[in-house]
Amino acid sequence: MATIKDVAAHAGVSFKTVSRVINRHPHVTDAVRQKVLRAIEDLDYRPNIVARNMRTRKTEYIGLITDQIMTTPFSGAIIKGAQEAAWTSGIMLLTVNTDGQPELEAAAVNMLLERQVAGIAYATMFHKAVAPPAKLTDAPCILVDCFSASGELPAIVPDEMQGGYDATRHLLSRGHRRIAMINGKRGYPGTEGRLNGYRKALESADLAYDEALVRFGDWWQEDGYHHACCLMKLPDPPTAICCGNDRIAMGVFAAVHELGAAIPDDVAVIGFDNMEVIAAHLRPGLTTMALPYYEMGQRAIEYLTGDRCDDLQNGRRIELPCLLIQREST
Amino acid sequence: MATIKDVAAHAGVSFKTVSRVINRHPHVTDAVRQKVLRAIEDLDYRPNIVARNMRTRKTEYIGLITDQIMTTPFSGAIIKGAQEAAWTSGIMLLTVNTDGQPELEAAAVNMLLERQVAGIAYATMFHKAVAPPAKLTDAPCILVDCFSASGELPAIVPDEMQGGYDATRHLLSRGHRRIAMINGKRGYPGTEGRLNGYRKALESADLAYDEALVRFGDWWQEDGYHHACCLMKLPDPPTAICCGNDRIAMGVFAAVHELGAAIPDDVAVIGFDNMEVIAAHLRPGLTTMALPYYEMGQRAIEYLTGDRCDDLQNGRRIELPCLLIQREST
DNA sequence: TTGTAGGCGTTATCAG
DNA sequence: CTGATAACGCCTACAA
Repeated sequence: MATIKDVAAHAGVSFKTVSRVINRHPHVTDAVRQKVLRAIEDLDYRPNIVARNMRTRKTEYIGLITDQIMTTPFSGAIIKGAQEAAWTSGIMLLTVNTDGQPELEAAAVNMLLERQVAGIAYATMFHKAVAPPAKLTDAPCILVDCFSASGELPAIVPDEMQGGYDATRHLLSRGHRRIAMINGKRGYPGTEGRLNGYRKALESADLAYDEALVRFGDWWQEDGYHHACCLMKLPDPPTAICCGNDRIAMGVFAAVHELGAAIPDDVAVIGFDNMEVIAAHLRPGLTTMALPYYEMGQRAIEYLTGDRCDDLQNGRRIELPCLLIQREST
Repeated sequence: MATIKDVAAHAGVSFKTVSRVINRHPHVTDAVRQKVLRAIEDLDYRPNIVARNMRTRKTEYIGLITDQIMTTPFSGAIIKGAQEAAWTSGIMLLTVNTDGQPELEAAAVNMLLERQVAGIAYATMFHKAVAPPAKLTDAPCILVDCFSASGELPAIVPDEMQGGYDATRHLLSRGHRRIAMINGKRGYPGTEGRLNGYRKALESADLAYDEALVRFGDWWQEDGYHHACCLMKLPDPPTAICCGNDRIAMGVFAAVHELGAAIPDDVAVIGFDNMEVIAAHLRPGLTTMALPYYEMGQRAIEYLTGDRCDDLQNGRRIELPCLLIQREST
């Protein structure tokens, strides 16, 4: 493997000049530059980034610690967003999947720190409170799709409230006045935020909040099916159902079909997540709120590289909006 | 940030001794070791891996170049398998997603090479022939879920033939004698390999190959729906359908239900991919062949680290078996 | 515009 | 078993 000195010798200049050419230093004669570039070509020279990092005492690595994101069909977009933002800044991502095991997480943080990463992003597959390893703060860091219980770490999360609000407003705008909600499990930021948004939207339309129309389940198809059956058999059934996620919506579809009703004519359905395999392939296509996974990943890297001057001092968090994806179910 | 010298001073030993302790060198007195460990603790010292890599002229990085794996719901397991195998060996993965753009791929290879990676795995979201950047071979490398057209690069791929064979044998073992196949697009290794397996299985049961029962589509739900409708209306319809993937099977389910037939009683259905969102949530659950994504990722890293002495000289490739996941549709 | 000396934090070599 | 010295490939400072 050729080094900078080999190139210098080959080009008949000092190695410092080669260094300047490599790093696009302005003050180099064009003639010399050409000579050097030629030598680089000839020797198939590649700068040794390890040596550079050693000398400059910094790297172009950013660590990305994830729980089970790798295998989930939706939140994987966090990685992609991070990936592409990193690429744009000439940064490489060191990804570690920990399955949420605390010892593994601590070990991962340690490995990243030893490798002198410029920052660490800690991401979870769904929006929740977390207690990341203490050493995380030894590097610039940011939480993605999660937040520290104590709230002192910078975080990027989805704006669940806005999501629930916009979903409900969308149904309202379609003329619905009796709108049910089949939500996820209580206590989750997603569940509670979307519920609040739903309530706010109803309020904005001067509609009363009807407890009978609001159900909570466990995010699964079965829950959607079950609750939809109950709701549709109500004396005054809803004309629209806002679901906590697309799986729930999938169950709602099954229930509605089974009862011989039609979507969206008899009952409109909206989901959350925009899981392509579900939403785009149900018949009719499922209108749903897309969570800003890609954007969260992207923004996290931009924050760590300083490409974007986000003010995240003392517990401020960035809330990124959910986006309405309109298909045929509403 | 404390260095090895700070630790040495604090412990009252030479920095070389500290180095020995860190690297678990055998010839160190226990007393000295304790002193050093204490100093490390006191100073919150962390070895600088960049400096180590510089000196030893090698790193514990392996590059993982993917096309669009990050966002696909199934092949993401390649990354997970690679991830976990890497972790086991104390290796960190440098992941780059290129969306299959050749210039990006070449740039990625270059970045990885500059960073002195110990090896590069090049993975695709589905099994196909590829032409990776020429420089890829400047490092130890392996293709995952793909192979070089010329066939000279080491590769790990699914055993499509065995997959098709086992899927068909499974249907045969259930008593079916009239088995249809709704396959993917012609020319793909998956399509052709599974077709061959299907034929071989029929042969093994002394059944004639009936062209009327074999259809090709484009891997989508719609194709499954369409072809299933045709097949079921045949004068002598199949009692079982082997599908090129789970999406196709999903379409088959829709068609069968629409025609008032029952799965698996009137017609058995088997898929390919084991896409959790589809296979586990269809009713009845979809029996399917799981592709060895996780294992391919894992094996790729094991190959690159030498943890496993695979013989991949001159174009030999590893073919990993597909696994039958039995649910209720057969 | 170009070149020289020195050092980044480690590990390898070789003495003690 | 322990320690001094050199080197890894590059960049920063300063000098020419």
